[in-house]
Amino acid sequence: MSQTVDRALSILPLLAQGPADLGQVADRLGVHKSTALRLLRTLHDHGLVYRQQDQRYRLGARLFALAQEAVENLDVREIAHPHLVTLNEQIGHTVHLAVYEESEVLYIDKVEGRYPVRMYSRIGKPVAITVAAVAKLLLADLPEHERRAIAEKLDYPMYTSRSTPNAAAFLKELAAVRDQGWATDLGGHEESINCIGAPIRGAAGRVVAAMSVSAPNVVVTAEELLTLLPLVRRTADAVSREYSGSVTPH
Amino acid sequence: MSQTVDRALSILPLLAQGPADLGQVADRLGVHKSTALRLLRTLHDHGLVYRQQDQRYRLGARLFALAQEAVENLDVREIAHPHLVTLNEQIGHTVHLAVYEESEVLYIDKVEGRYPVRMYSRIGKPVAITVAAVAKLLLADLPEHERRAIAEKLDYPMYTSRSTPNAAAFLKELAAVRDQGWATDLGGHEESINCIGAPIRGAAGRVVAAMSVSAPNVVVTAEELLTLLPLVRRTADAVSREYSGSVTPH
DNA sequence: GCGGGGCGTTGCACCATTTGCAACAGTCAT
DNA sequence: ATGACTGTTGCAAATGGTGCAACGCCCCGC
Repeated sequence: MSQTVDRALSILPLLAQGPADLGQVADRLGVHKSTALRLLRTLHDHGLVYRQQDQRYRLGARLFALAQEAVENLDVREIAHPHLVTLNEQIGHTVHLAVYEESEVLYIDKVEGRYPVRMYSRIGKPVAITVAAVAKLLLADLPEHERRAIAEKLDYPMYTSRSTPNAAAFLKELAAVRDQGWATDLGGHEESINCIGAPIRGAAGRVVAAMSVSAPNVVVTAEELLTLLPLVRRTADAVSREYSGSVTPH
Repeated sequence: MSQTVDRALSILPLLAQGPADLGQVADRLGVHKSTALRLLRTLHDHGLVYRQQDQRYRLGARLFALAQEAVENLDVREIAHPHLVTLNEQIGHTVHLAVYEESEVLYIDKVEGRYPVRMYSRIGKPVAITVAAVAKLLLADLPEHERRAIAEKLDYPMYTSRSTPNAAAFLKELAAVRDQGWATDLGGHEESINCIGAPIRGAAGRVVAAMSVSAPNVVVTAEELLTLLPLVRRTADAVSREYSGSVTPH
């Protein structure tokens, strides 16, 4: 592993917490000011870091552009998108697409519902991993030891009284999700919002993404939402078929 | 500037175009495979790069998380957000907030309108710089030489017949915007969508951000939209005052 | 107006780090 | 099996990064 690059990259999460001046960066990195300066300059040249008027550094614009381009080039997303739109038109609720990567689950696409629901989700934002339907679907498919390892090291914030309380409950839920092939989040994240989700599988049968439909229970009750499950699953399966076909098998 | 870091960072935009394997990365960087491998490994350790099942590399999840954290810590955004929400509630249309940085204008916040408009904008996405109201506001405030330099090197895509056609027209428009203190985009980006925008100024009077209201002309005509201008400007001014007050003058 | 402290910046000499090579290992196709 | 291809490792050479010390600058207090 390259030391120089390692140090340079360590600056990014540091600046993510807020702007910092040269001295602060050098201190936190444990290197000389001049070293920090050169690293920052290089980051700056690549647009990853921006220098504001008060000379302090903060993360730069190119970072967004990169994240943006990256998400738009994900092939699952590309294939799934039209299906999400169609589903959204059919049922009117907000539709999400998410993937798992390195112990995190994050939204990579979203189609807003026509009901005025303000869900706090955003593309690129890490998902509430212990409660979200998509997170359950993605984690349920991991090999057992990995699933267990992740479950153990997670926090279990009680967003509501129906949030998953601890690792044991979570693993049990994951097992159920794995068996039934779909997942729900009934008020586990936001008291008034329910979700149902289904997995998208690649050629090898592994879950590569998950999609979900979210609706506030002032519009549809949880039971009514569950009646949409077959439609959601059919959509997810359609995406799976298309995705499996288009990818060179490995 | 650090060569090692420079090379490592050059990998990111390269991967933004799509996944690539070790050999391709090494070739495009012009370095030996083993060198590329070590750089990729370092990037991987920091989560900026992800290795998919077929061994190819693509941009990683942490990139999104970083961009996300960064945008949430922008103080203009933090201050402006409640104002955007209020404005949105009053008029029902989509509200955007954007900043200028290193020759780019990008959205840093967005509140969706209640009308089913599907505008292709997203937080972190670079704005259509030659036509968007927010872009005009931000560029209009730059020192003259910088403004000219940017105008010259931009492309002027004709999204619609009313798009800004060339540098001369753009500079003229910027001068007008600068004088009047507000800006519009009347069908210059999407034929059926009009925007009006107003600048947010820091303590020194410089424009630090810009906000805009967008509405499809099937809902309100351009003239009707313009009647909302005073309200938009008042909101922007309120943000300006709050922002100026909270920032240590320089 | 003068002097001190803080911060960012530069040139330089040393040596740790990175580099490319060459050889190895694994996988797939012929 | 054999060959071609890709990813991986150990190593010796030297390039490129590092920390130091000195400088310039601005701001603040005396």
